[in-house]
Amino acid sequence: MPAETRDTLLAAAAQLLDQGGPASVTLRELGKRAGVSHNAPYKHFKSKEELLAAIASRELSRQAAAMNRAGARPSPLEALRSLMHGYVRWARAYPARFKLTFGSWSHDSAELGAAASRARVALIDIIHAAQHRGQLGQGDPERIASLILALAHGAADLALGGHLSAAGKGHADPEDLVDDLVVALRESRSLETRGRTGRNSRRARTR
Amino acid sequence: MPAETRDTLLAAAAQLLDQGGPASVTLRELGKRAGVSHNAPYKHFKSKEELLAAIASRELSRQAAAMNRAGARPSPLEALRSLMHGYVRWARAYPARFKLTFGSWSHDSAELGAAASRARVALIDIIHAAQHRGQLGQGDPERIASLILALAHGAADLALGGHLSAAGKGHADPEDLVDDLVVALRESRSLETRGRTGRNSRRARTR
DNA sequence: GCTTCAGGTTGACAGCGTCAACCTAGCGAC
DNA sequence: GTCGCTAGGTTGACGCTGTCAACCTGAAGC
Repeated sequence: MPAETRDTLLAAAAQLLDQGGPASVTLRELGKRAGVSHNAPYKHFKSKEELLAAIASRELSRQAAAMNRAGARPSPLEALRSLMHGYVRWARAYPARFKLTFGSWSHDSAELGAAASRARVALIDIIHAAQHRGQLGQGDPERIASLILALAHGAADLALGGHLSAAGKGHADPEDLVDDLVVALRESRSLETRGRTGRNSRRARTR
Repeated sequence: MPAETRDTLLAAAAQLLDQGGPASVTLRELGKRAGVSHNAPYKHFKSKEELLAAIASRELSRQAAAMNRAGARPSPLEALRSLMHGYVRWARAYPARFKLTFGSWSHDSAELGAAASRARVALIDIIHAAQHRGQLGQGDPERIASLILALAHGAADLALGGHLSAAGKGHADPEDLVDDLVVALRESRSLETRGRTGRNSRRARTR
């Protein structure tokens, strides 16, 4: 059984990551939990970093799958909201995995990029569907996808560090911020009328 | 000179971080660069993590200072844009510092929280000023601050990982996304009319 | 003039990722 | 049938890491 140990290692690593953070993910402890020696992981991964990258790919793939599932909902806009809420919930339920997934990879794996790309495509499809039903402005779907993804990602990341409005007064959950942006995108006609213009003006100014 | 070595250590650590990533920040190499022994850092920091936290505080403080400087501009909205552009530029110029600053801290330092708070206050002031001149909708300034900060942060973080629209077609720089949001916030009257409502409805639904 | 102590040193320790060498069961070729 | 190959696993070692304990030293406080 070749791939079996590999999967066991990945699962053990994810568990270790959840329990004690990235520092507690050790090849030796991994081997112990998988019932193999401390060097067995090297038969399945070139290095520790490659093992971690495999976890990141797995997480990203699951996120992409969730996006595809959400796309089947009746209302695209509702799908979009629930999608991004799911993203935020994932980040808060598994902060270590979230941080790892978007950590800095030295020799970026093709598998990781592919998983990210799949998630993006699913998101863009949903946005496209929402536009088709008039639930969203007619701006460039890729642009809108970047906007909402960046907001959800940033809100989740800041929330993990407690950087989203420390005081209770103006407190906002990441989910609330996602909703705010969706509402703003629905009501604002601005993105479809500008687009290239704003970009070119910035380009001309700074480069 | 007590604090001198401490500052030297911090500067050396930041340099090391920029050059070789977090993995190359070693107490021994730090001592070497500061001209002290490998254990001298322990006279100034309880642990390696505390040293890293000190770097994060320093970076966050500088960001807060930059926000205060930008607040002096004639047009608040222009100040807001240049501010967030600066934030994004900082993230891209010093990705390792950026990642470190918003990494996961186990026993979160009070100094770090204070620095983050200062930056937030400066940002909120600018938003308030922009609202006062009618350049922004009348929504809760803290909420708007969270929105734009989350977007800038997320866009910068995703850009570092190459997750912002891989293909060239719908490519958007983080700066462009910030501009998009500012425009949307300026044109959309939605945030001021809803606010509590949207939040409560979500609360009622999910909790 | 003695004490205190911040700041620095040396030496040791266990744990880490990684490498090299060795082992072994299964399998296809001949 | 056996030979050789290879995937998967093991043991042992290496240098490097963060951290701890003990010791040193010069300047300030009384």
